[in-house]
Amino acid sequence: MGRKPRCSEDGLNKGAWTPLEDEMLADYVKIHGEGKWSNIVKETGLKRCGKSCRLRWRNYLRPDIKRGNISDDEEDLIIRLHKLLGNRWSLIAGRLPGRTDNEIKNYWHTNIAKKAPHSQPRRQPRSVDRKQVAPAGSENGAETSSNFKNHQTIESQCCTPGVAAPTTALQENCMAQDLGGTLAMAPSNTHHENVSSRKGLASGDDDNLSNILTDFHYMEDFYKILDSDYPKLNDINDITGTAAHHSNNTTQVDDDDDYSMSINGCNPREIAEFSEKLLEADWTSNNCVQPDQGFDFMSLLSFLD
DNA sequence: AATTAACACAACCGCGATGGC
DNA sequence: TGCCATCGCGGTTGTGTTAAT
Repeated sequence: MGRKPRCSEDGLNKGAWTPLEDEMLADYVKIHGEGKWSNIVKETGLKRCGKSCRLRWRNYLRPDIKRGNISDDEEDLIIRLHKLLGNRWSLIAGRLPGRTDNEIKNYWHTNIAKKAPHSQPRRQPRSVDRKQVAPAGSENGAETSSNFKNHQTIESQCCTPGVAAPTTALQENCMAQDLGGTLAMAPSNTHHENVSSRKGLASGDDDNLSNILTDFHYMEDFYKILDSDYPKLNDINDITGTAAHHSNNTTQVDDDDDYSMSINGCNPREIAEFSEKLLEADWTSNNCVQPDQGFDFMSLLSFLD
Protein backbone atom coordinates (compact mmCIF):
# COMPACT_ATOMS: atom_id res chain seq x y z
CA MET A 1 0.00 0.00 0.00
CA GLY A 2 0.99 3.55 -0.70
CA ARG A 3 4.64 3.17 -1.32
CA LYS A 4 6.89 6.12 -1.77
CA PRO A 5 8.99 6.27 -4.87
CA ARG A 6 12.27 4.48 -4.54
CA CYS A 7 15.29 6.40 -3.37
CA SER A 8 16.81 6.11 -6.78
CA GLU A 9 14.10 8.29 -8.20
CA ASP A 10 13.68 12.01 -7.76
CA GLY A 11 17.35 12.62 -8.41
CA LEU A 12 18.38 11.51 -4.98
CA ASN A 13 21.87 10.28 -4.29
CA LYS A 14 22.68 6.64 -3.81
CA GLY A 15 25.69 4.76 -2.64
CA ALA A 16 28.31 5.68 -0.11
CA TRP A 17 27.73 8.68 2.05
CA THR A 18 30.14 11.59 1.94
CA PRO A 19 31.41 13.27 5.11
CA LEU A 20 29.43 16.35 4.14
CA GLU A 21 26.21 14.35 3.91
CA ASP A 22 26.96 12.75 7.25
CA GLU A 23 27.46 16.15 8.78
CA MET A 24 24.22 17.48 7.36
CA LEU A 25 22.32 14.49 8.65
CA ALA A 26 23.92 14.64 12.07
CA ASP A 27 23.17 18.33 12.32
CA TYR A 28 19.58 17.75 11.39
CA VAL A 29 19.12 15.03 13.98
CA LYS A 30 20.86 17.15 16.58
CA ILE A 31 18.29 19.86 16.06
CA HIS A 32 15.15 17.94 15.27
CA GLY A 33 15.80 14.58 16.82
CA GLU A 34 15.20 11.22 15.24
CA GLY A 35 12.13 10.65 13.16
CA LYS A 36 10.51 12.62 10.40
CA TRP A 37 13.16 11.35 8.09
CA SER A 38 11.28 12.37 5.05
CA ASN A 39 11.47 16.01 6.12
CA ILE A 40 15.22 15.97 5.93
CA VAL A 41 15.25 16.29 2.19
CA LYS A 42 12.95 19.29 2.29
CA GLU A 43 14.60 21.02 5.20
CA THR A 44 18.26 20.41 4.57
CA GLY A 45 18.52 19.90 0.87
CA LEU A 46 20.28 16.62 1.50
CA LYS A 47 19.79 14.56 -1.61
CA ARG A 48 18.95 11.35 0.20
CA CYS A 49 15.63 9.70 0.79
CA GLY A 50 14.35 9.52 4.31
CA LYS A 51 14.80 5.83 4.41
CA SER A 52 18.44 6.14 3.55
CA CYS A 53 18.90 8.85 6.16
CA ARG A 54 17.33 6.75 8.84
CA LEU A 55 19.54 3.80 7.99
CA ARG A 56 22.67 5.90 7.92
CA TRP A 57 21.86 7.43 11.27
CA ARG A 58 20.91 4.20 12.97
CA ASN A 59 23.74 2.12 11.64
CA TYR A 60 26.54 4.59 11.49
CA LEU A 61 26.11 8.09 12.85
CA ARG A 62 24.36 7.51 16.13
CA PRO A 63 26.67 8.61 18.92
CA ASP A 64 26.20 5.49 21.02
CA ILE A 65 27.28 3.14 18.27
CA LYS A 66 30.05 0.81 19.28
CA ARG A 67 31.91 -0.22 16.19
CA GLY A 68 34.05 -3.22 15.41
CA ASN A 69 35.70 -5.73 17.70
CA ILE A 70 32.80 -7.85 18.72
CA SER A 71 34.01 -9.54 21.84
CA ASP A 72 33.82 -13.23 22.60
CA ASP A 73 31.11 -12.55 25.12
CA GLU A 74 29.12 -10.63 22.60
CA GLU A 75 29.57 -13.33 20.01
CA ASP A 76 28.45 -15.92 22.49
CA LEU A 77 25.40 -13.88 23.29
CA ILE A 78 24.62 -13.37 19.63
CA ILE A 79 24.77 -17.11 19.03
CA ARG A 80 22.51 -17.85 21.94
CA LEU A 81 20.06 -15.13 21.14
CA HIS A 82 19.99 -16.26 17.55
CA LYS A 83 19.10 -19.73 18.69
CA LEU A 84 16.39 -18.19 20.75
CA LEU A 85 15.05 -15.62 18.36
CA GLY A 86 16.13 -16.63 14.90
CA ASN A 87 16.92 -13.89 12.44
CA ARG A 88 15.33 -11.22 14.53
CA TRP A 89 18.36 -9.04 14.27
CA SER A 90 16.82 -5.97 15.77
CA LEU A 91 15.79 -7.91 18.84
CA ILE A 92 19.24 -9.36 19.18
CA ALA A 93 20.78 -5.96 18.70
CA GLY A 94 18.52 -4.60 21.38
CA ARG A 95 20.32 -6.79 23.87
CA LEU A 96 23.76 -5.78 22.74
CA PRO A 97 24.58 -2.26 23.82
CA GLY A 98 25.86 -0.09 21.02
CA ARG A 99 25.43 -2.71 18.34
CA THR A 100 23.13 -2.35 15.39
CA ASP A 101 20.97 -4.95 13.79
CA ASN A 102 22.83 -4.51 10.54
CA GLU A 103 26.18 -5.01 12.21
CA ILE A 104 25.04 -8.13 13.98
CA LYS A 105 23.47 -9.47 10.85
CA ASN A 106 26.66 -8.89 8.92
CA TYR A 107 28.73 -10.37 11.70
CA TRP A 108 26.52 -13.41 11.79
CA HIS A 109 26.79 -14.00 8.08
CA THR A 110 30.51 -13.47 7.88
CA ASN A 111 31.74 -14.92 11.14
CA ILE A 112 29.29 -17.08 12.97
CA ALA A 113 27.22 -18.76 10.31
CA LYS A 114 30.22 -20.18 8.58
CA LYS A 115 31.38 -21.76 11.82
CA ALA A 116 28.08 -23.49 12.24
CA PRO A 117 28.43 -27.19 11.45
CA HIS A 118 25.53 -27.36 9.02
CA SER A 119 25.69 -23.99 7.48
CA GLN A 120 27.03 -23.15 4.12
CA PRO A 121 28.70 -20.00 2.95
CA ARG A 122 26.19 -17.28 2.46
CA ARG A 123 27.48 -16.31 -0.90
CA GLN A 124 28.36 -18.14 -3.99
CA PRO A 125 31.99 -18.07 -5.04
CA ARG A 126 32.66 -15.17 -7.32
CA SER A 127 33.18 -17.50 -10.18
CA VAL A 128 29.46 -18.06 -10.08
CA ASP A 129 27.62 -15.26 -11.69
CA ARG A 130 25.21 -14.01 -9.12
CA LYS A 131 22.71 -13.09 -11.78
CA GLN A 132 22.35 -16.76 -12.54
CA VAL A 133 21.63 -17.65 -9.00
CA ALA A 134 17.96 -18.10 -8.39
CA PRO A 135 16.44 -15.25 -6.45
CA ALA A 136 15.48 -15.72 -2.84
CA GLY A 137 12.31 -17.68 -2.54
CA SER A 138 13.06 -19.95 -5.42
CA GLU A 139 14.55 -23.27 -4.64
CA ASN A 140 18.14 -22.32 -5.14
CA GLY A 141 18.02 -18.97 -3.54
CA ALA A 142 16.16 -20.33 -0.61
CA GLU A 143 18.84 -22.88 -0.10
CA THR A 144 21.44 -20.27 0.54
CA SER A 145 19.54 -18.28 3.05
CA SER A 146 17.57 -21.09 4.49
CA ASN A 147 20.48 -22.12 6.59
CA PHE A 148 19.21 -19.54 8.96
CA LYS A 149 15.56 -19.92 8.36
CA ASN A 150 15.73 -23.62 8.89
CA HIS A 151 17.24 -23.16 12.25
CA GLN A 152 14.81 -24.59 14.72
CA THR A 153 14.19 -21.31 16.33
CA ILE A 154 11.72 -20.18 18.85
CA GLU A 155 10.44 -17.71 16.37
CA SER A 156 9.25 -20.50 14.18
CA GLN A 157 7.56 -22.06 17.13
CA CYS A 158 5.90 -18.79 17.86
CA CYS A 159 4.50 -18.53 14.42
CA THR A 160 3.02 -21.95 14.59
CA PRO A 161 -0.65 -22.00 15.37
CA GLY A 162 -0.95 -22.35 19.08
CA VAL A 163 -1.02 -25.79 20.50
CA ALA A 164 -0.56 -26.54 24.13
CA ALA A 165 2.98 -27.55 24.75
CA PRO A 166 3.55 -31.02 26.02
CA THR A 167 5.75 -29.81 28.80
CA THR A 168 4.80 -30.40 32.34
CA ALA A 169 3.15 -27.69 34.28
CA LEU A 170 6.03 -27.62 36.68
CA GLN A 171 8.50 -26.97 33.98
CA GLU A 172 6.43 -24.29 32.41
CA ASN A 173 5.70 -22.56 35.59
CA CYS A 174 9.26 -22.62 36.71
CA MET A 175 10.54 -21.43 33.41
CA ALA A 176 8.00 -18.72 33.42
CA GLN A 177 8.99 -17.42 36.78
CA ASP A 178 12.66 -17.73 36.16
CA LEU A 179 12.67 -16.22 32.75
CA GLY A 180 10.21 -13.52 33.56
CA GLY A 181 12.24 -12.33 36.45
CA THR A 182 15.47 -12.48 34.60
CA LEU A 183 14.26 -10.66 31.58
CA ALA A 184 12.80 -7.99 33.71
CA MET A 185 16.26 -7.27 35.01
CA ALA A 186 17.35 -5.92 31.69
CA PRO A 187 17.07 -2.17 31.45
CA SER A 188 14.27 -1.18 29.25
CA ASN A 189 12.10 1.59 28.11
CA THR A 190 8.87 1.48 26.32
CA HIS A 191 8.76 1.13 22.63
CA HIS A 192 5.74 1.37 20.45
CA GLU A 193 6.54 -1.86 18.75
CA ASN A 194 7.25 -4.88 20.82
CA VAL A 195 7.29 -8.57 20.45
CA SER A 196 3.59 -8.84 20.87
CA SER A 197 2.81 -6.48 18.09
CA ARG A 198 4.93 -8.29 15.61
CA LYS A 199 4.30 -11.86 16.51
CA GLY A 200 1.04 -11.81 18.34
CA LEU A 201 2.70 -12.63 21.59
CA ALA A 202 0.38 -12.72 24.51
CA SER A 203 -0.63 -9.59 26.23
CA GLY A 204 -2.96 -11.06 28.74
CA ASP A 205 -5.78 -10.99 26.27
CA ASP A 206 -7.73 -14.19 26.43
CA ASP A 207 -7.86 -14.36 22.69
CA ASN A 208 -4.16 -14.74 22.72
CA LEU A 209 -4.12 -17.77 24.92
CA SER A 210 -3.06 -19.97 22.09
CA ASN A 211 -0.15 -17.70 21.49
CA ILE A 212 0.72 -17.81 25.12
CA LEU A 213 0.73 -21.54 25.08
CA THR A 214 2.82 -21.56 22.00
CA ASP A 215 5.24 -19.33 23.76
CA PHE A 216 5.62 -21.90 26.41
CA HIS A 217 6.40 -24.45 23.85
CA TYR A 218 8.90 -21.85 22.86
CA MET A 219 10.25 -21.79 26.39
CA GLU A 220 10.67 -25.52 26.35
CA ASP A 221 12.77 -25.35 23.25
CA PHE A 222 14.53 -22.36 24.62
CA TYR A 223 15.86 -24.41 27.47
CA LYS A 224 16.67 -27.32 25.26
CA ILE A 225 18.55 -25.08 22.92
CA LEU A 226 20.49 -23.47 25.66
CA ASP A 227 21.36 -26.84 27.10
CA SER A 228 19.75 -25.90 30.31
CA ASP A 229 19.31 -28.39 33.04
CA TYR A 230 15.70 -29.28 33.51
CA PRO A 231 16.30 -31.00 36.86
CA LYS A 232 17.55 -27.74 38.21
CA LEU A 233 14.05 -26.44 37.98
CA ASN A 234 13.44 -27.97 41.36
CA ASP A 235 15.97 -25.60 42.75
CA ILE A 236 14.17 -22.74 41.18
CA ASN A 237 11.02 -23.92 42.88
CA ASP A 238 12.77 -23.66 46.16
CA ILE A 239 13.65 -20.12 45.41
CA THR A 240 10.31 -19.00 44.16
CA GLY A 241 8.35 -21.16 46.51
CA THR A 242 5.33 -20.84 44.34
CA ALA A 243 5.43 -23.52 41.77
CA ALA A 244 5.75 -26.69 43.70
CA HIS A 245 2.07 -27.28 44.09
CA HIS A 246 1.68 -27.45 40.37
CA SER A 247 3.68 -30.60 40.24
CA ASN A 248 1.16 -32.49 42.29
CA ASN A 249 -2.08 -30.67 41.89
CA THR A 250 -4.15 -29.64 38.99
CA THR A 251 -4.71 -25.96 39.29
CA GLN A 252 -8.32 -24.92 39.51
CA VAL A 253 -9.44 -22.19 37.25
CA ASP A 254 -12.46 -20.02 37.87
CA ASP A 255 -15.48 -21.20 36.01
CA ASP A 256 -16.20 -17.77 34.72
CA ASP A 257 -12.76 -17.56 33.32
CA ASP A 258 -12.34 -17.90 29.61
CA TYR A 259 -9.60 -20.34 30.33
CA SER A 260 -11.86 -23.29 30.65
CA MET A 261 -9.21 -25.69 31.74
CA SER A 262 -5.78 -25.80 33.10
CA ILE A 263 -3.05 -26.74 30.75
CA ASN A 264 -1.23 -29.74 32.02
CA GLY A 265 -1.92 -28.45 35.45
CA CYS A 266 -0.46 -25.08 34.80
CA ASN A 267 -2.70 -22.16 35.51
CA PRO A 268 -3.25 -20.24 32.31
CA ARG A 269 -3.74 -17.09 34.27
CA GLU A 270 -0.24 -17.42 35.57
CA ILE A 271 0.93 -17.95 32.06
CA ALA A 272 -0.81 -14.81 31.00
CA GLU A 273 0.66 -12.91 33.89
CA PHE A 274 4.05 -14.14 32.97
CA SER A 275 3.58 -13.09 29.41
CA GLU A 276 2.74 -9.61 30.51
CA LYS A 277 5.82 -9.64 32.64
CA LEU A 278 7.86 -10.82 29.77
CA LEU A 279 6.64 -8.02 27.61
CA GLU A 280 7.67 -5.46 30.15
CA ALA A 281 11.16 -6.13 28.95
CA ASP A 282 11.75 -4.16 25.81
CA TRP A 283 13.15 -6.53 23.25
CA THR A 284 13.13 -4.25 20.35
CA SER A 285 14.72 -0.94 20.89
CA ASN A 286 18.33 -0.32 20.26
CA ASN A 287 17.98 2.51 22.66
CA CYS A 288 17.01 0.27 25.45
CA VAL A 289 20.57 -0.04 26.54
CA GLN A 290 22.39 3.17 26.81
CA PRO A 291 26.06 3.18 27.57
CA ASP A 292 25.50 4.97 30.82
CA GLN A 293 22.84 2.69 32.09
CA GLY A 294 25.10 0.03 33.40
CA PHE A 295 23.76 -2.77 31.36
CA ASP A 296 24.51 -6.01 33.12
CA PHE A 297 25.91 -7.83 30.18
CA MET A 298 27.33 -10.69 32.18
CA SER A 299 24.06 -11.20 33.95
CA LEU A 300 22.35 -11.73 30.68
CA LEU A 301 25.05 -14.08 29.56
CA SER A 302 24.85 -16.07 32.73
CA PHE A 303 21.11 -16.16 32.36
CA LEU A 304 21.52 -17.65 28.95
CA ASP A 305 23.88 -20.19 30.43
C1' DA B 1 53.62 -7.19 -9.29
C1' DA B 2 49.39 -8.76 -11.20
C1' DT B 3 45.43 -11.37 -10.83
C1' DT B 4 41.88 -13.76 -8.54
C1' DA B 5 39.18 -15.28 -4.64
C1' DA B 6 37.22 -14.40 -0.40
C1' DC B 7 35.91 -11.38 3.13
C1' DA B 8 33.66 -7.46 5.46
C1' DC B 9 30.32 -4.25 5.78
C1' DA B 10 27.64 -0.26 4.09
C1' DA B 11 23.70 0.47 1.66
C1' DC B 12 19.61 -0.74 -0.91
C1' DC B 13 15.17 -3.09 -1.65
C1' DG B 14 10.68 -4.88 -0.79
C1' DC B 15 7.36 -5.92 2.44
C1' DG B 16 4.38 -5.55 6.45
C1' DA B 17 2.73 -2.74 10.22
C1' DT B 18 1.04 1.41 11.92
C1' DG B 19 -1.04 5.85 12.42
C1' DG B 20 -3.19 9.96 10.56
C1' DC B 21 -6.57 11.88 7.68
C1' DT C 1 -13.51 2.52 6.54
C1' DG C 2 -10.16 2.91 3.25
C1' DC C 3 -6.23 5.29 1.53
C1' DC C 4 -1.81 7.05 2.01
C1' DA C 5 2.64 8.29 4.13
C1' DT C 6 5.91 6.73 6.99
C1' DC C 7 8.60 3.65 9.71
C1' DG C 8 11.04 -0.53 10.83
C1' DC C 9 12.63 -4.96 9.66
C1' DG C 10 14.98 -8.77 7.31
C1' DG C 11 17.00 -10.18 3.07
C1' DT C 12 20.03 -9.07 -0.50
C1' DT C 13 23.43 -6.66 -3.21
C1' DG C 14 27.47 -3.68 -4.25
C1' DT C 15 31.95 -2.53 -3.49
C1' DG C 16 36.29 -1.71 -1.15
C1' DT C 17 39.85 -4.38 1.20
C1' DT C 18 42.71 -8.24 2.19
C1' DA C 19 44.72 -12.74 1.38
C1' DA C 20 46.25 -16.23 -1.61
C1' DT C 21 48.30 -17.76 -5.83
